[in-house]
This record gives sequence, C-alpha cells and structure tokens, in this order.
Amino acid sequence: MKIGELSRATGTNIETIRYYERIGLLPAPARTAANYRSYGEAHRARLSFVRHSRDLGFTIEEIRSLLDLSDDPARDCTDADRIASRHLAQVEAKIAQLTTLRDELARIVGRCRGGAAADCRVIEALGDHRHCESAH
Amino acid sequence: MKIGELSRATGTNIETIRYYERIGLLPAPARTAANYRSYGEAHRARLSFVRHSRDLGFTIEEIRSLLDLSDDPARDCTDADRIASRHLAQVEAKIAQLTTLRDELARIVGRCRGGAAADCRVIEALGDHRHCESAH
DNA sequence: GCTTGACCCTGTAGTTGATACAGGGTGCAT
DNA sequence: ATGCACCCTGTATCAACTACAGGGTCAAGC
Repeated sequence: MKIGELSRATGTNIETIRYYERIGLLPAPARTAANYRSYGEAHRARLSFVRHSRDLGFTIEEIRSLLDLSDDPARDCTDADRIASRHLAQVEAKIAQLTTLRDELARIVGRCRGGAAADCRVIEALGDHRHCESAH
Repeated sequence: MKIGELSRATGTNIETIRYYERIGLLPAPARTAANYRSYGEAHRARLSFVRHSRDLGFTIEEIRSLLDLSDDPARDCTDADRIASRHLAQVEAKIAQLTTLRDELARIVGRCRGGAAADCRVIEALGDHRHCESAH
C-alpha cells in the first residue's frame, strides 16, 4: 500500500502520516525501488488506532504510551485504563468549563439594540470583569 | 505603572503583555528614562478587556475586531453582537462534540479487569473504530 | 562604595499537532 | 515525449503563548 492509499484507507492527510513517522509514532515502512513508502495491514491498524485516539482527544504522548502498552502484551492493562480515566476526567472538566463560559456568553449576546458602539452592552460586558456580580 | 504591576493588576504574564504589544493588540506605552514601559489606567482597562475576552475563548483576531469597534464609538454595535453570537455558537458546538466524546470515553474506561494488555478492552476499543456499533 | 536581589530590556527559540509549500523524482497513459 | 498523478525531502507556517539567554537598572544593606 502506498501512502496515498493508506491516507484514503484511514482518512488521514498524507502530510500527517509522514509527520507521525517523523515523530516516531508510526514505524518507518519498507521502501520500494523508487523510494516510495510501502505499508502493510499492521501499519493500517496502527494508524487507525492513532486516528481514533486523536479523535477522542488523546494527546500524542498519551497515544505513545497506549501504543507502548499494546506493543507489549505482557504488561498490565490497568495503565491503559488509568490513561483513559485521566483523559475522561479532563474532558469532563473541559465540558464544565465551557458550560460556564457558554452561560456567560449567552448573557452577553443579544443585549445589543443596534445602537452605536459607544453604548454597546456587549463591549461593555467584555471590558468589565465584574459584570457577573453586578448582574445579580 | 511598570509592567510587573500591570501584570499583577490584570493577572497577565509579563511575557504575554509584551507579546500583545508586539502583535499590536496593546499600544506601545511611554518609556521611563531607564527604558521601562510605563502604563496608565487606559492600558489596564484595555488589557483587562483582552484577558476577559480570551478567558471567554475569543481568538486574538476576534478581540482585535472588538477593540476596533470600541475604539470607534460611532460604529454600529451589531458587529460586536455578531462576533459574540458566532463565538457562542462555536462554544455550543464544542460542548456538543465533547459530550459525544465523553460518552464514548466513558464506555471505554472501566472495562479493564486488571488482565494483561493482550486482552485489554481499552486498547481494543481504541483500535477498533467500529466498537460503537458492535457494542449494540 | 559595593554587592545582592528584584526587576526590567531585547531577541530568539520552543511548545502542540499538524498543514503548506518549494523543488525535485517516478510511473503510466496517450 | 509529454502530460499528469503521485511520491520524495526539507523547511516554514499557524495560535497563543512561554521560556530562556544575555544584558541593563535601581534600591537596600553592609
């Protein structure tokens, strides 16, 4: 499989595949006589793993750890669970933070009555960090 | 006010303040005889505006637009409202995306029964993109 | 008067996770 | 033989900072 085929097979940009190889996330594949990269099924599976993990928001370093684990079938699986749990906690924290932020934004937008920027409530709200309290 | 005081007054890293000046988000302040930056109340207010907007997730370019608007009191305020509304929509989209992602992660974690990585459900779930369907 | 430490300066490089060329080589069809 | 799609390496760019290196300034204490 050439890089373009692997790209289509996994929905990954060609440049991204080369990037993953460069940072050591994917092993360097064999080369053809013309120096083209030649991939097999194992590469495809590994790249799918990486893409799916990235879609779930794992960082490259987390994925590296997960790959190390799966490369060594004797190792304890609880490590993988710990990485995933910690990531889940981070995602939940991010959702909580964005929800707070959304509430504040929702309070700000829609205040505009089409007047001049001089009395714009939106700009005013952004400038004054205490508008939350003063709103109560 | 020297840069360290402005930093403490706004909770902004000193390097970040200089960065904002470099990219033209904050005006270059007057200098003392020793070439130290000397800030006034207007600078503090502007930086607070920037920080608050950044905390709400606005990009630098969005903040630049908002600042342009507030610098020109004659301009129509609906522009500010439009920027904020679009941003609110983006935040809501991000929350929705993260919520989906959290559900998938929650399904994955806790499956580990302390066995070897060879039969790790976590690693398995990450490798197989179709585990969602196969779970049903 | 001299040192110590806190502060300030400029300029450059690093971070994450890619993406976008520039400038060239390969392979196949017409 | 000449397009055209595809591949190669290497470097630069993005956002929004952060982190030095290598130096200058200032007030306090000995």
